[in-house]
Amino acid sequence: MARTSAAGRSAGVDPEALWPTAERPRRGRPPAYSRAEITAEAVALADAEGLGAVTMRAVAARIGAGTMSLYSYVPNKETLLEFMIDQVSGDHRMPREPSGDWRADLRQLAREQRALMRRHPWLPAALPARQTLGPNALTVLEYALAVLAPAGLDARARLETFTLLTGFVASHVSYELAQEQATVAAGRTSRELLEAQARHLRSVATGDSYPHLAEALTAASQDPGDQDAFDRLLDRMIDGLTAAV
Amino acid sequence: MARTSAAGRSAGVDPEALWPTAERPRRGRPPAYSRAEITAEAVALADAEGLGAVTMRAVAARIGAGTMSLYSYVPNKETLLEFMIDQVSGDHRMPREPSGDWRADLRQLAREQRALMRRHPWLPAALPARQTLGPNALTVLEYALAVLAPAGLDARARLETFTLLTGFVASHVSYELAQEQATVAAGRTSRELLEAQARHLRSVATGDSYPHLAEALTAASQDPGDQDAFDRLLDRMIDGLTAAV
DNA sequence: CTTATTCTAGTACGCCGTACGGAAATTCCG
DNA sequence: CGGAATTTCCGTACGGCGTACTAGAATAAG
Repeated sequence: MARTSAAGRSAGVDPEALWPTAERPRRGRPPAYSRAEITAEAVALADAEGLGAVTMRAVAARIGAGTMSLYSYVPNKETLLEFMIDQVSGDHRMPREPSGDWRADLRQLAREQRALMRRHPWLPAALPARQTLGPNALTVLEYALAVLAPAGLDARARLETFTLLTGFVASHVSYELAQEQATVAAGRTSRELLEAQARHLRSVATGDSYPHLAEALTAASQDPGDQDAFDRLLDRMIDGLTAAV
Repeated sequence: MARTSAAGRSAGVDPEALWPTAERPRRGRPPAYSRAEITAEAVALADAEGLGAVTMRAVAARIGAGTMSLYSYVPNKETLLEFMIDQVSGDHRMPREPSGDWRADLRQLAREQRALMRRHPWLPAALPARQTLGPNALTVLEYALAVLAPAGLDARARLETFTLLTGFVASHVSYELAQEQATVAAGRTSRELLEAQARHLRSVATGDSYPHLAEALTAASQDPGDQDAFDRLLDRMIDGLTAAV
């Protein structure tokens, strides 16, 4: 056997060829699917039924392929997840050049991140684990660094700022989604568990061992939820992260 | 059969009895282990070999029990994870009352969170998914809300602030750990993959399509790492999150 | 001692990711 | 045109996971 294919299954790691420019080999049976197609199907599945529903068998079934056929396009499931992240990163809309008002640009960037994460609710959970950057994520990062260039931070601080801003957005979206789940709720698998949790909290709240907690809970249950809490907090975050040292 | 045990396996959910005050039943074979012991062993395992090594079989083997015996103490693995989180939350050191200087108290709280997460590196990854609060986590939350009481925020904002601050700490610790892993690295399973990543980034950096990225990368590789970046950023975060609306 | 109760743990089931290898499809070379 | 080489397709199978079931062991009560 000569050389394995670009995404060949047998290569332990074929480093030159993750995120390849992949010229189709001219010999051999032509592929019936494509990495992008498989990744898209995995994303659709995660959007519809959550990350847990993304199994190699389920993805393969959706495109009508045999399970093991996926391994011609993707070395393993972990890498498929990275492809998924990068693919949705490609939907990130942004101008070609910063506008000059870096605060406005940064705010817009975070809003776009938030929109992306709300469209793909598995994203906040999937992001923090991995550190690999695909080409689409790299493009976003490059743009973010360009935006931050005139903000008076050194290169390291710019990188930190973007990382932490992304972390903030992920945290906030997780929080938002959990809130919405909780209020909708009751249709899910474990409504009993949610009720148990609620009862537990209420019993805590009625006792006077946790006065501040009680107050926060009653306030949260009255107030239907702040519409633009995100924008408000975002501004504060930007102030904090980019304030001169 | 009368009633299932407090943490009885057969109850789909036995809501009153998660985090129970659990009086031992007076009849029947006495338990050979305890939930705390099992949880502690699971935590030790996660500390030593990562969250992925925490399997019911592995935990059972460590305490010398049969795998299925665990299910007398813990309804399922997910719940075991929540017990783990709450158990380590119990190590969170804090004064009984806020000192009066809420900024200092908040800073100290975040530092303690960071210490906890560094001691249990699986914690930042495990935290965001779950929203259930055990008694130890509740104590921390109550204290945090007490600290924030004089900060001039309404109850909802106080809750948000604590949530986001915790998110920030988790993000930062994840980032720290990843950095340290990367510089140590090379001993891990997939050093080839790391090299591939590094080569990929370097090739990006040498090309001039990503000038800002190139600058950030070279800066990051020179600079050995800021010792007290955490404290610096933490102050900015606190400023941002608690600035008057 | 009998009986009810509770905990222990072996066995087994249905998932998962994926290694392996033969069959099928295509191009290259003689 | 006819092998040979190469690549993809995918059925089978293996080890590991969470955990349902259940028989049996250990204890307390009557």
